Amino acid sequence: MPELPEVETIARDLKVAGLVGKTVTCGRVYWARSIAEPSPATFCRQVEHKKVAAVRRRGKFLVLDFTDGDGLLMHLRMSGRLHLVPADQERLGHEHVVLAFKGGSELRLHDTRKFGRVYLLRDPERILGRLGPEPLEPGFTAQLLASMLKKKNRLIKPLLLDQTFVAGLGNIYTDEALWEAHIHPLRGSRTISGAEAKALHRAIRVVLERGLKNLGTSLGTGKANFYSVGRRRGRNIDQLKVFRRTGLPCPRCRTAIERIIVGQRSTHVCAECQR
DNA sequence: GTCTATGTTTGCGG
DNA sequence: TCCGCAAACATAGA
Repeated sequence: MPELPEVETIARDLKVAGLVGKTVTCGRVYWARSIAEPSPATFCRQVEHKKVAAVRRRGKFLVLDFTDGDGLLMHLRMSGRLHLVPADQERLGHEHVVLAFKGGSELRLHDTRKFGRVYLLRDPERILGRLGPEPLEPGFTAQLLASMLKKKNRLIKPLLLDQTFVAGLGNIYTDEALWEAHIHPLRGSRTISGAEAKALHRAIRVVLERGLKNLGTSLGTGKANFYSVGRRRGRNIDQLKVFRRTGLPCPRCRTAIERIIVGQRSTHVCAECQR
């Protein structure tokens, strides 16, 4: 669920909540597989006494940089959420990893489906370095995107979902960006013209910025839904043009939105205005 | 109760 | 290189 705007919202919330500067007193792991690296025991030993130097996002990873250069990466996958609560608050059933801080607060990974992963690394770039460019950074230009598209021969939708191609796009914002750019998700990346690449570049930025402005997209009311740190829901659902709007009229041409499967992923498209 | 789908990623085989 | 499939899980909705 959490894509770039959602993870960025969480990172900002954690910063506002004062996480930067806090010192870890201890780490606790209640579901071993939530820790990707190192082992849970080593994780707990190694994370102790570290001081948070920065909180940031890279792709869909939330990153805590420590003052000693180590980095804690969290990937929320489908259903991960973060809770920042007083240490004396009772732990919930799905809170699988806990970082306790000096001063009495705790950061907890709540993850019903248990797909989320935490890494504690000497060199965070070992993982983050695999990611493609950040779509909202200045270095990601229309020209760059156009040349990247030419170098690949893949369907555009799965390509945009590929985190080594561009970092941070998931199913929601990919469908939205393709609609915005008038591009059909089944198009081959090489068939996309320079003008279309430019439109796609703009569309990606428009939908991500809008998601960010609205503090993310929260869909249903379920446990796997997106909530930021303070249990706050995003309100971007009101801005979605095609995602999960099967059968509803396209906001541009009134044609019914179709749901198709592309690259094993549910995909929403207006067959009339996406070519 | 049963069945299907799910917003992510990785690894395997063709 | 690229594609399709399965798996890691729990829950909501039909």
